[in-house]
Amino acid sequence: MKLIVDRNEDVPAAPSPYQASCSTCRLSSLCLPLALEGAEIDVLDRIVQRSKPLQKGQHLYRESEHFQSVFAVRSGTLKAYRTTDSGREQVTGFYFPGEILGMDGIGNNRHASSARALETAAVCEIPFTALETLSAKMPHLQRHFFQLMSREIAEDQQLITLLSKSSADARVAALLVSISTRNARRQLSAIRFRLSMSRVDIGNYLGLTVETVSRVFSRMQKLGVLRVENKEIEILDRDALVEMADA
Amino acid sequence: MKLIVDRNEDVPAAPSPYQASCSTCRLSSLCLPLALEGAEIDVLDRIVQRSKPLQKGQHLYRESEHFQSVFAVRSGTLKAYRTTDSGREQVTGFYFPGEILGMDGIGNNRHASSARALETAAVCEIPFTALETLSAKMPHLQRHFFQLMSREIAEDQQLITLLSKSSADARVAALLVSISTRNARRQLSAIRFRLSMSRVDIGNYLGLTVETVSRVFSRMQKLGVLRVENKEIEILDRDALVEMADA
DNA sequence: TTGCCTTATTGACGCAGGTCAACGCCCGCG
DNA sequence: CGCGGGCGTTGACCTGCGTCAATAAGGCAA
Repeated sequence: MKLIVDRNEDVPAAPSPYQASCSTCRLSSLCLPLALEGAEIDVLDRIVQRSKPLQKGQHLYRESEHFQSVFAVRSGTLKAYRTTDSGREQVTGFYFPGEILGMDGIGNNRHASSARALETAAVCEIPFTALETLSAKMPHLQRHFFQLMSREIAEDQQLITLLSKSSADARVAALLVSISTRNARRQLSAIRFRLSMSRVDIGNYLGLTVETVSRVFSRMQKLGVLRVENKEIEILDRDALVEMADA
Repeated sequence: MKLIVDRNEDVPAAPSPYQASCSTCRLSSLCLPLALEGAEIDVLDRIVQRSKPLQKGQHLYRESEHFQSVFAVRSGTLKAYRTTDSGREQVTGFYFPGEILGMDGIGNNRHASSARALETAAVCEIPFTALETLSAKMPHLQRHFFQLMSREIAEDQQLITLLSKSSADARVAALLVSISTRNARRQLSAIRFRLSMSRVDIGNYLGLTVETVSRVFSRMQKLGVLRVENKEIEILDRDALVEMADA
């Protein structure tokens, strides 16, 4: 029996071929259109391409492929990862609905990482040259896209800080707090959710082994901070979690 | 007696109040003007502010201060760092001549990190709103600035990869290779240079203690990969170093 | 439903790197 | 030129997390 009800679906409400437009999208307040007004949104809308959903495990793009577009997540979750020279895989981020990925490819016209769906996922494709052209004409859009990139930098720096010194507990706590916060932004429960990524991915992202991640979950459960049932998480003491995350 | 001669000065060749213009700057091929043509450079030139050099230890900006400008390093080295909630300091990057810092502040109009000079350093200040205005008019500039930000993201991801799993040896090796490569870009020696940062800063950046950094240096010296004399470094076997850096 | 295979948990043990401590050597200041 | 304080190095010891291994628990296919 499932003790925790899954209330974490980002239901693509709309009809039609994969959702009609930015202006009707529930996520527009988090996504690219955020800074735009009605007429501007329509212009943006015209360059955005919506395609059929990705199946679990399917790639959105691969490292070193020619870069053409950035992507906005419409539903589902994706992970970005890069492969080191020695063949090790490093997860560099998880992307939830309303978030933009692929910006690391702009620098030299090749994707600097790969992205694959952790579950069935829908994305909007935003061709970059069109976005550039539009940005030059729409100051708000240019500004907003600069901001999005800047925030990605700031977030990466936060992860760097986390990986540099924090304990295993702090790392896991920080990830959970992050997911919780991002859920709240999407009007989802901040205290109950389903982890769409495996323990392996979590460990990889946080620079820990699966075993350690598992032990941390168990320990936090024993402490009454969390309730863990497979992929379902319930945060029982958010303050304690924030405290543990520290950095 | 110094065994290694310091050949690592970025001498600001020009006369006049802190160097005249981007068009005469030796670093223009690495810096913002990279993508621009003659006339465009002059326009950019007019918004760039050159001020008196920073002394060692002096701050260029501080975390959470109002964000107004990004900065290009003209000479010297700076470090960027952030302070965690618990008060720990985390070095997030070192910046050499020709490199741009401060872009993490665009996201929410506050600097997400602090920057201070590791030695006497000169910087060019580029007011961001002016840069935005100009970018909208000059597609090359817009493009180039997007690229710079994207590269910062990609570099941070590389650091994330390094911090996530690599051994102490790999981390130190990677930093040395990085510095070496960046020196080469500036026509400086890729095999002999002076570390402008302390062991503490190196350790902090790499997520290691000072003691470990010191031991790694000693070990590499014993292996004949490096020659270390205080802050002076000579790379004796670059291939081996690259090999060690791996990720 | 049954069975298989992937994912997660738990335990025992080892080691890389952290911690603590002592010492030496730069380098800036008087 | 000599003194002092920070920076760097080295050694001895300790510990958190990785490694290895065994078992359990989901979940998808047929």
